Amino acid sequence: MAEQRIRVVLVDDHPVVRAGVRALVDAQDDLDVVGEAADSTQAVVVVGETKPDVVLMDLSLGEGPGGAETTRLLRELPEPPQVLVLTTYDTEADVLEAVDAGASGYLLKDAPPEELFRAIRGTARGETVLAPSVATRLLQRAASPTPKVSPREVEILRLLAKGLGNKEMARELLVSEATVKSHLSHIYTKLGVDTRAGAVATAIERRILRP
Amino acid sequence: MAEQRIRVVLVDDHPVVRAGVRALVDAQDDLDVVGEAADSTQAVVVVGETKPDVVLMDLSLGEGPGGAETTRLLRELPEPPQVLVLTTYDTEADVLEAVDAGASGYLLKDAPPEELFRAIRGTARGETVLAPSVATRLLQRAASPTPKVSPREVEILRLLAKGLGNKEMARELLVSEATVKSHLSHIYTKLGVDTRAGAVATAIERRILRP
DNA sequence: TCCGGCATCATCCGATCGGCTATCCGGGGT
DNA sequence: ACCCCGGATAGCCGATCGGATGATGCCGGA
Repeated sequence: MAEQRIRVVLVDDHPVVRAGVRALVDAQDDLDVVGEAADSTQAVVVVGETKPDVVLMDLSLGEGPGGAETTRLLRELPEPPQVLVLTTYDTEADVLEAVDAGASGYLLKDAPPEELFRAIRGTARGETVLAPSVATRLLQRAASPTPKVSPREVEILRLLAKGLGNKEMARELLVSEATVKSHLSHIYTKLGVDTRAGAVATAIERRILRP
Repeated sequence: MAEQRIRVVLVDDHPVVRAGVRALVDAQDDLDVVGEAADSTQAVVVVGETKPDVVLMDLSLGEGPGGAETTRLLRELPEPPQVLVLTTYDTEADVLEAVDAGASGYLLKDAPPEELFRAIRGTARGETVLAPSVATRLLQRAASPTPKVSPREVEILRLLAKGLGNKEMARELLVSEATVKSHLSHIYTKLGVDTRAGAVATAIERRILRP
């Protein structure tokens, strides 16, 4: 077959996870880990130097730009690698953001090693690989699209979670109370709720707010 | 020195993490990984068979009993191992629960390998090892103890997050609206908030509610 | 160019909330 | 025996919320 071995770069801020993936992947004789990075900056450098076929990308990279943003950067390089997201959560917001950034696969960290290997090989061939749970989620959301919450509305949600009243939010955002109430109404509609408490819970569940 | 090598068992539902920790730990010549488990049941069996000195315990084990509960089980064995929690989050609720269950250390997965090794060795000697961020958090909370939320109040919080009004909660719980309001007031006091939205956010942050 | 989404503001009004005070009961600990 | 806490209940009242309705300006895509 004389197939070229697949060159892989790992991007993850957890040393433990990098070691684990490296151990597993390097044990496969058609896969080579040619580099590691713990953050966005390193990732760009390492990928630029090593020209891998596939990048395994964690979405939460601690400080600095996250995995989605980093994916975007990598895909804008002269010879962009395929990016396979390998992360802990399968929130639909995360998935959409990653796919939008140019990722061509999405796996969860609790996937069995075999699935990981298949995913890497598939991604290298240009296929799109989704974890079953992720695929399910995507189909769900495709059927009933989640309306996007605007930046201003996120701002309102943030203050809402801090327990501020409309008047206080208005002061904080330098707008009138009427505007705040208007935003709130839109938020309720978009999130399918009709109370502040429900909005906060849904926003956190949908990862619009981080706890 | 002729020191006995330290026997370690890994409990984590992520194959990748197990492989990573194993690769790192096994490379140390005074540390031996003598077993792995992906869930609570396996953990008890493996620990019973291998009698390790230290168990590295993940707190979220997917299905079934979690890491805290598993820690409790292991500590009740005839020859209980030291348990070192190695997990992703440092929520004070998680920490307290783990410590209460008998864990003698708490590390985060993004810790550098060297710190992990030191922690394992320290734990084997019976020392208590806390990640810096965890220690900080504990001191904070020790100074201002979090009042416990009663079961009934948790119930109220659950309904609150669903966006129910007082009247609806009352119907749901088969009590009067006055009772609901009373519970709410107590909740506000205990959580240090004064609105429903704030209560929900704080409850989720404190892991009283799961999103 | 026109439409739609975003952000802004205004008014009205009934429903709900949050704070306060007070009572009652049962169980667990001092 | 006594007291504290969790749970349940009541009434009062001012402040706030949420819904409905309508309007303006800006920008970007069809």
